[in-house]
Formats: sequence, structure tokens, C-alpha cells
Amino acid sequence: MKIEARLSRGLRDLFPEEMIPRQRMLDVIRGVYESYGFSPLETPAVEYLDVLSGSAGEEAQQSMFRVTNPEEEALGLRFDLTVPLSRVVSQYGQQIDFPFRRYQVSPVWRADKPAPGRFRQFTQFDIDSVGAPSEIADVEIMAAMCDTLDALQVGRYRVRFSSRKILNLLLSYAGIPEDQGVHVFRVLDKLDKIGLPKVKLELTTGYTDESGAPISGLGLSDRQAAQIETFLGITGETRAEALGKVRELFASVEGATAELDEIQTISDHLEALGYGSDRVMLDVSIARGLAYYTGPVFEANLLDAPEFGSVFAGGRYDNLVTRFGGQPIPATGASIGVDRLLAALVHLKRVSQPKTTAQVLVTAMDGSLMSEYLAIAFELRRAGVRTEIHVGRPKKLGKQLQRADRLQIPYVVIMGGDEAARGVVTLKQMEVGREESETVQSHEEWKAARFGQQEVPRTELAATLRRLLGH
RNA sequence: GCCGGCGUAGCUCAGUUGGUUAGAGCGCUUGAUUGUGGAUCAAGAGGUCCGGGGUUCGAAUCCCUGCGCCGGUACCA
Repeated sequence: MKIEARLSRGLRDLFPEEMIPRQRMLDVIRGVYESYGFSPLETPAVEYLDVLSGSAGEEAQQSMFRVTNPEEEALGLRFDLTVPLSRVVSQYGQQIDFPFRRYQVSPVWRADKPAPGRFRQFTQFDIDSVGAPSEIADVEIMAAMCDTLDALQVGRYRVRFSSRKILNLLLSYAGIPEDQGVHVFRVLDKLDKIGLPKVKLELTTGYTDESGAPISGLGLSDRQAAQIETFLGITGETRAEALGKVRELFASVEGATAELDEIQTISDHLEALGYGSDRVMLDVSIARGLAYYTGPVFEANLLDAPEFGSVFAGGRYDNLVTRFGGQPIPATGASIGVDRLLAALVHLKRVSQPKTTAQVLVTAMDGSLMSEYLAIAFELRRAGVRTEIHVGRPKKLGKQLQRADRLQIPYVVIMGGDEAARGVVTLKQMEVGREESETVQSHEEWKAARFGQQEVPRTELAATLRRLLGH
């Protein structure tokens, strides 16, 4: 019986044209993280189900992939890297040198409905400082976010930050019970997506959307909704200006001054380090859906591709390890959505997607010269040039050149009996012909022109290629 | 999860009120050109018409059902 070759929904294979820019991207991110002294950690893809779900409860488990082992224990695939980190910190507490500053790049799984740019397996690249109560740790995370986005050359971007503490002040200000906070924050988090009018309706009476689906409201009063609207309306050209308006609004709220002073400190440090309000904004409408955040929260968007949403986000979570029964350990960090960011950069045409890593193709035209072709290829490899030699069935030169063209291999080495006798090879730069083909009409002319070709003494081939490739 | 739309060649799609042997463009392979990519021309390969069941003399076409994809919405620890 024939089995159909196929993948379960939401999963995908990554071909070379996706993997090559992706690996470059991971290298760049790793470089920035290591420049801050973060160190690598790896944990298994599979964890005990109760470790993963913890206090999150049943609803957390519906989008989790479940797994069983031969002992029939209840296991699941991790859905983020923060929960495994908190497990590690709890499990090895005594042996870890705090602050534990680690990075981790790994796939995670969520059994959500797939959507454009959204898959059931995707890769996160996280940094976190665990055991770091100081707001300096938060400053570093935000600075690292900026440095990473700069290094990736993503174009214009904006990091926005706020704090759960500011949102808690909002609850006091509007007279909303603390236990309703997470629900209110969840609605506020949708502001970018659904807009203010719908947010207000969802906070109060609820509504029926365009498709006829009923959206239940939280039952806040009109007055409370109006207070929240005033709060959400706070903007400023600079962080200082926005912060001033928050101070003004919350002047009568108990404890507001101390909480807001912390934001001030973060902002001052960022300013001193050159992370100005053009890149890092204070935006009090940033809520982040996750319930576990306790302090500053951050979110980065690409200004040229806003439809991709936040590509890099995080915050402070001081209580996460308490679910394992330990003492609270202050922690802060951020996570980059590798797949989403790459999709955005592809969309913006900011990454090239070659189908091969090869820089040179050594063609095999004359079977009697095969050992010479091999010698050339290995000579180039030993000189640090990524080289492919024709290993397919014997083919005409035209077919071999066609492969170089399709795979976007920039250079081709051609050597027939003629060149061999004279101790030279023909080095062809493929891009020249690609440009000239626009104007060439007849095939005879095309062949005769031999675009981008030069003869190079065999002994100088490696040095010439190294120079052309900028080594 | 819920609402709506759509499943025909590798891709994008056409296919008459249900009627012979299911088509087009692009792509692919081969050749024209046995040492030159693009263009052009010629020839060729490629299909369980998403699966299953039903109606009918006859189903890609109509009905039921399962699956998948797309859009919206909910959820997102």
C-alpha cells in the first residue's frame, strides 16, 4: 500500500533558500547576545505536562501538543522557552550562579490554527536574566533588542515599553478590582488590532462583530471605560513627555510616584546610552497578553511591515518560579520570533534567498580531465572558497551553466582541453550575462559574447576568486 | 471552537442545462545549438477532477459526509 508523503497541518519543511538567510540571522542574533555576555542553554523539547501547564490551568493545555513515552507518562512539547527556563532555575537552584543570564534558540510548538506567518512549530530566540531585580537588567534587555534589530538591518523599527505596574495604577485609578486586571489587560492588548471603539465595547457591554460572532463584554461602567480611554490617549513626542502626562493623571493614586520613578530611571539610562525616544517609546497601551508579567513589558515592531505585528517582545516576570514552590526569583527577558521576523524581512526584500551556499561551480566538460576538475575544486575549498563540482550525470556545458544560473551560484570555472593545454581556466561571472540578456536578441550573439568571462592562469585561480569574493 | 468561501496538471485557472477521449497559460524534459545561462521555435512528459457514499442510462458538474486550504472571529498560558 502506497503511503502519501505529507505533513500534518501547520508544520513545514525549510528548504535551502529559507535556511540560508535564517542561519545567517541566527548567527547575527547570537553575536549580539554574546556581546552582552549571555550564555547558551538547551533543554529538551519534551517536558512533563504538569511542568508545562502548571498554574496556567486547563485552557493552557488545549493548544499544547501532548506526547507519551513508553512508560505512559503525561508529557507535552514545550510552547515557549520561559517555562523550561523557570524549571531549570528551580531544579538546579543551588548550583546556578545568579544572575543566570542565558540565551536559547529552539523550536517551540503550539497547536493553534495556522495563519499566514503563523505555524504550529516555530523558533524562538530568547534572552533572560534570572535573579536580577534591578531595572538595569530591563534596560539591558531593551538595549539588546535595539542592538539586535540594528545588526539584522531590519530598517526602521520601534521598541515600545510600559509596565504592568502602570496598568495596576490604572486599575486603582478606575476602581477596577485587581482580580479583573488580567481580563482588562487582555482586551487592551488588542488595541492595535481592533481599535479603540471595539476595545471600549468589549470592556463594557460587548458587541456582535461583522461575521455575526458575539463578543462578550467585561461589564465595566461607562465612566470606567472613559477613564481607560483617557489613559490610552496618553502619548508624547518623548518618553519624558508621556511620563509627565501619566504622573499628572495618576497624581491622586496611592503609590504612583514610586512606581513611576522606576520608569523614569529606566528611561534615563536608555537616554544616556543613546537609545532615544525615536527608537524606544513609552507607550502605556502596551499590555502584553501574558498573565505572568509583573513589571516592565516590551514590544518591537517593524515600521515598514506593521502587519507582521510584534517581532520581538518580553518583560519582567518576578514570580514565575514560585509555581515550583520556590522563593520568588526576579527575572526579565525577551523573545524574538525568528520565523515571523524572517517572513517580514523576506516581504521587505531585505534578505536574499540563494538556493545554495556554493560560490563557485567547477564544470566538468571533458571526461578525461576529471582529475583536474577535482584538483581545482579541492584547491579552491582549501583556500576557503565554497565550491561545487559537477557530480550529476554527464551533461552539456549549457546545462551546467543553467544550474549555476538557477541556483544563483555567482562564479563558474570552465576548462576544456584547450585551456588545460595552455595552463589556464575560464572564470565566468554569471551576473554579467543575467544583466546583458535584457538587450541581446539573437541566440548566436548571446553565445558569441561569452559574458563575464576571463581567462585566469590556473595557478592564480584561487587568489583571483578570493579577491573577487571579498575575502 | 464558531461563521463563510473554495478544492480540476508542479503553479494559476477554464470546463456549456449532467453527455464522446478533461483543456489553456506558465513551469518542467528533450532537441534546433555535440564549449555557453537569457530569448525564440519544435516535440514530449505530466491528472485517483480532494477521499468515501448516493441520485442517474451517464457525474469534474447534482445531493450527503469526511478531510484539506483560504478569509473572518474566538483563544493564545
